[in-house]
Amino acid sequence: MFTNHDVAEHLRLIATLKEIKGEGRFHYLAFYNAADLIDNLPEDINDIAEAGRLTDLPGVGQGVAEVIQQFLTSGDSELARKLRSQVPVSLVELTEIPGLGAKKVARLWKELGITTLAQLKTAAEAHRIQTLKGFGAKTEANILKGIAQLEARAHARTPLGVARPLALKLIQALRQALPPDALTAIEAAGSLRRWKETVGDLDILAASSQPDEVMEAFQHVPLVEEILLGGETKSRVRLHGGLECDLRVVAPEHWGTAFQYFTGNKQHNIELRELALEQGWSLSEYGLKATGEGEAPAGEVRHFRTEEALYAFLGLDWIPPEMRENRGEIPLAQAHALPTLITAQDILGELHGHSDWSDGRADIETMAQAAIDRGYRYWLLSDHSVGLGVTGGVDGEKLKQQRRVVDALNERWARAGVDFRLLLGVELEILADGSLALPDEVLATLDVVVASIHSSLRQDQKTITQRCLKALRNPHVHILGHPTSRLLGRRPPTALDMDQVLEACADLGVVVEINAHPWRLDLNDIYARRAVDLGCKIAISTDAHQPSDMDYLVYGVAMARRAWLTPEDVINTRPVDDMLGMLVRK
DNA sequence: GCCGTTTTCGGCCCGACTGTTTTCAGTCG
Repeated sequence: MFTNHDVAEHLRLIATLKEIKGEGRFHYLAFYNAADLIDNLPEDINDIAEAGRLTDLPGVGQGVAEVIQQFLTSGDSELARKLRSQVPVSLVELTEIPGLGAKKVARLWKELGITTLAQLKTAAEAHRIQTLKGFGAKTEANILKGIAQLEARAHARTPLGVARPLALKLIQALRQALPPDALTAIEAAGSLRRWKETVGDLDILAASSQPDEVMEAFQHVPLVEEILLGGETKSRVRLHGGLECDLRVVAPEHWGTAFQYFTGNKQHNIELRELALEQGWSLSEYGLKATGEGEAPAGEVRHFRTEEALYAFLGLDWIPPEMRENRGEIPLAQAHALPTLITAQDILGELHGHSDWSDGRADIETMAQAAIDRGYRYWLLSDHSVGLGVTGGVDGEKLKQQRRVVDALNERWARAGVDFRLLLGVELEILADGSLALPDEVLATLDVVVASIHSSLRQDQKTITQRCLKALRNPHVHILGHPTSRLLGRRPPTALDMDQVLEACADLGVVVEINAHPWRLDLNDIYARRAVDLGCKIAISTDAHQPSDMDYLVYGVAMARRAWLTPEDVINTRPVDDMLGMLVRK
């Protein structure tokens, strides 16, 4: 069984081999584009292939479809085999060295016989690279530097939860380093602004009429370790910790087009530029320029100070950055039919959180008070059940005691006129065989039961899927917590067959969680979309273990927005009694 | 290789920066 990402990687391999081989630009671009598309697809590529709908995907024709079909059944394709017989596959790794693309790699291979990273390193150290025409001493030094970086694995993507605070700190530092009138605007753009779960680098955009001063200040921010590239309006640096950051400075009158352009993603931008061309305008980060093909005379220039004005000029509603992945948002914006995405303000309470009765760091009242302070109308206390060795956990007896604490607190708030309800539940352990860690008669006393998997995470697909399905069939289970159990950058998702699990949730009336903790983001955007498409309802919660964890809500809401979810898709946008009414099992 | 109110050929987004060149190709986003 192969995933969308596996398919995308196979297509990228083909694209790179074709590029090195020297095939025409558009021949290999087609494979890169198809790879990007499939990586971002909210539907399982296996289902699309089975239904014979591969060529319905924009950019997938007979050729690419054939490759995908073969790959899905065999893990390889005729085309890839043929290319591997013509081009050493080890060259693909060389193109990952910054500054080294397919054309240079092809020349190193053909003129120096270099096919591996080790050979390239040896050749560079022996100064044999600069014997090639067009390759100088600097190129050679950059290759050695790039190899060192590659070996240090400096290219891993960074979790959003790490990158975002860093970007905000960087922006703050720049603001402080510059006089107030030097900066008209400064914002994080790129995948960070789109709230992608991981980012490859940071993109910061500034509007200023003194770009040289901004550039100068940027290169002296304490967070910066090394300047990789420094132009007049564009700099690239490496921050301490390895994350790279681009800064672009534009004139204030270019802000609208520049902010749009640097937010991306690439395919969204290409679609938008093609749309502009159809209307007789060439779109760049500096504005629109009439091509002469439309009504405006050739060369006429239009500037936009806001994104809204730019999108409107092209006949589109403003598209929230989280939607800009070229998943069909542009036609919807043209039809003025974009969904009204959920916002953090829509969330009225959370349905997954802990106290110091299990592994939380604060007592029940402190956690509940934090929820009240955030303006929540309810909060579910759901400590770990017994069965999870590492945290102790609550059993039937402790849950009875918690009920008394919860009742007393609720009475106190009711008397004080506080519109808030503390709900009692549990994060129930799904044991390795799919049985549950607490008996039905205990579960029946609780307001909400969140069931999760924390152990035996390496079970094979069939075992862990059956285990999960068995647990979901218990009628006391209301919510499936962090379904894939992944931890970004630390632990891969379990082998769970998500389509089977999500279909079961829809059938059984089990709500599926978007766990907003930045290490989890589970469900992520892709699965959240699939869950709703299959008929599931969603709960967004931070899984807070201390009051400050509740700040993570925005990350969960971001996943929901990237999944195009509206408030109606999410149960904890409802008042408490409505919400509880939606937890009825089928 | 893909695609079509410019339909089966002839196009395919746009610009900054680097390194090596004397005007540009390659790479990157």
